[in-house]
Amino acid sequence: MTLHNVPHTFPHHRQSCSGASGTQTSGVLAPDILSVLDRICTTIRKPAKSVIFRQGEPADFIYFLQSGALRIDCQLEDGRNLVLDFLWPGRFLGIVENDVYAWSATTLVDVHLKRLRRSTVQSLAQDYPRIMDLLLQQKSASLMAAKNHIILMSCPTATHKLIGFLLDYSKRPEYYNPTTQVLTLVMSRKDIADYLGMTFETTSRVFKYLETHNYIKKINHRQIQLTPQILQVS
Amino acid sequence: MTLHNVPHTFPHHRQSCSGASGTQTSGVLAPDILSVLDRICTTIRKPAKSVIFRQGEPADFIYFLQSGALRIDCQLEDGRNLVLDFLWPGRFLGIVENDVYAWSATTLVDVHLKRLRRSTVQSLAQDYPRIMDLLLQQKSASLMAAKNHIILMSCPTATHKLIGFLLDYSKRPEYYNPTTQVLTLVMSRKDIADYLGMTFETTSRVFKYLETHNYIKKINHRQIQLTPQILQVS
DNA sequence: CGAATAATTGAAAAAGATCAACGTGAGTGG
DNA sequence: CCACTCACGTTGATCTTTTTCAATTATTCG
Repeated sequence: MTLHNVPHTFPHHRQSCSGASGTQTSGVLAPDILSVLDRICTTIRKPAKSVIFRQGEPADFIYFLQSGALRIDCQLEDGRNLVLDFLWPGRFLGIVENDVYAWSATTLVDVHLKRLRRSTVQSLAQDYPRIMDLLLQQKSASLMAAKNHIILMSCPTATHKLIGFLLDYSKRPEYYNPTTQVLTLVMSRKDIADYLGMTFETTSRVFKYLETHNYIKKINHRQIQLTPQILQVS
Repeated sequence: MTLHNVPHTFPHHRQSCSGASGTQTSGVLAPDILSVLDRICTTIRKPAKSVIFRQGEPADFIYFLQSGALRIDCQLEDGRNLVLDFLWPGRFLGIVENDVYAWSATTLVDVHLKRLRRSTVQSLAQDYPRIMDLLLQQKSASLMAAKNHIILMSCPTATHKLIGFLLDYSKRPEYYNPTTQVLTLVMSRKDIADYLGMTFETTSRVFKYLETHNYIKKINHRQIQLTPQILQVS
């Protein structure tokens, strides 16, 4: 198989979306809101590969991811399972929904989250308007993530898509060690494929291509080392 | 050219996203907010194919689309122009941004919009908390549109993508006549291609395919009639 | 009317999907 | 602790789809 040319220019539109970029940790939130939310929330732990909520269920709760990682996916009518996003600590889940969840949330590793009853948050927002700011900020984060996702999916080749994905992923401090340049993948080949809109065979082949062309070095299936060559693909 | 099989099952996930679905007109908004916003806004008319704001410019204003249609696009570093969304009356523009616009907005036809200074809206939101609700609602609408966009882009073939696009488009009362089943396209083949992540040649070929297989009937380049056959592709 | 822009069409090449076979490795029960 | 199992990952061969590049035809707008 001849796998297309190396992308020397990269389409990714990496401009600062600072305030909305989803990377903020709890430190960004004003302490008063946090303590208010803390009073009404339940702390929950979920093991890897468990479902937090399922598409179509009544959306009674919103969640705040404290640690770990999870996958948002959408079951389509034709049986495909589309991965809409991967979520990291600092992000909220379930804030976009109306009466029922519009998508499912599944843990990729062990997670730690805070659960808040939607109705409680709603009524509390009247006394603490900054809760609204927080919700707005989180929706912006989701929107920016969606924009990024769309940009990735629009890449002309699977190689471009995967490189873009890996470069985005390498911004996660929890799973990328900048010293050793080792990336710990918390998701399967199929998850990546369902996120980028391709088959898992293609994902696997592109990983192979990236290795033979010295963009990455595979330590094992879930640990890959980025080379300077892939990092300079701006 | 042999153009793949007819999609009998359709992946589109058409569940109700009622409150957030972007179809709401001004009637949905509480009259008091509208009158408040009306006091501080400027009414603007823009001819077809003009730029409302450009990616990277200071995001001083937010806009409320009253009539017409426009295209949100994003200039990528590799020179491609990605269409992120098409916007219809009732939708806000520029509410997701921070200091600068993260994307551009270009009119497709003559439009009529209301312009509000961002700082004014910000300070007014303190006295009128329902403005926050409005902003939240609009961000949800953007997010649902993005989700839909991602679903379309994930379709396995260009034919699936275009059929999904046309079926979505046929929900726009301004540009679809249910009696004659005629759809008036306000965007070019290239706009559609840039939205669905394909080349305009492919868009053109799929239109041809749909016509020869009796899914549509072309009246002219911008007017196509949907047949019962395409409408029953759920 | 004529120039510029948009859309169509063709032929060849590239990329990705599909289907099938085969490795690999983490976890489990004997 | 080891062998077994099953899910996950890789690889190959073939076929379909899409892109690319080039040429041609429509359409719009001054």
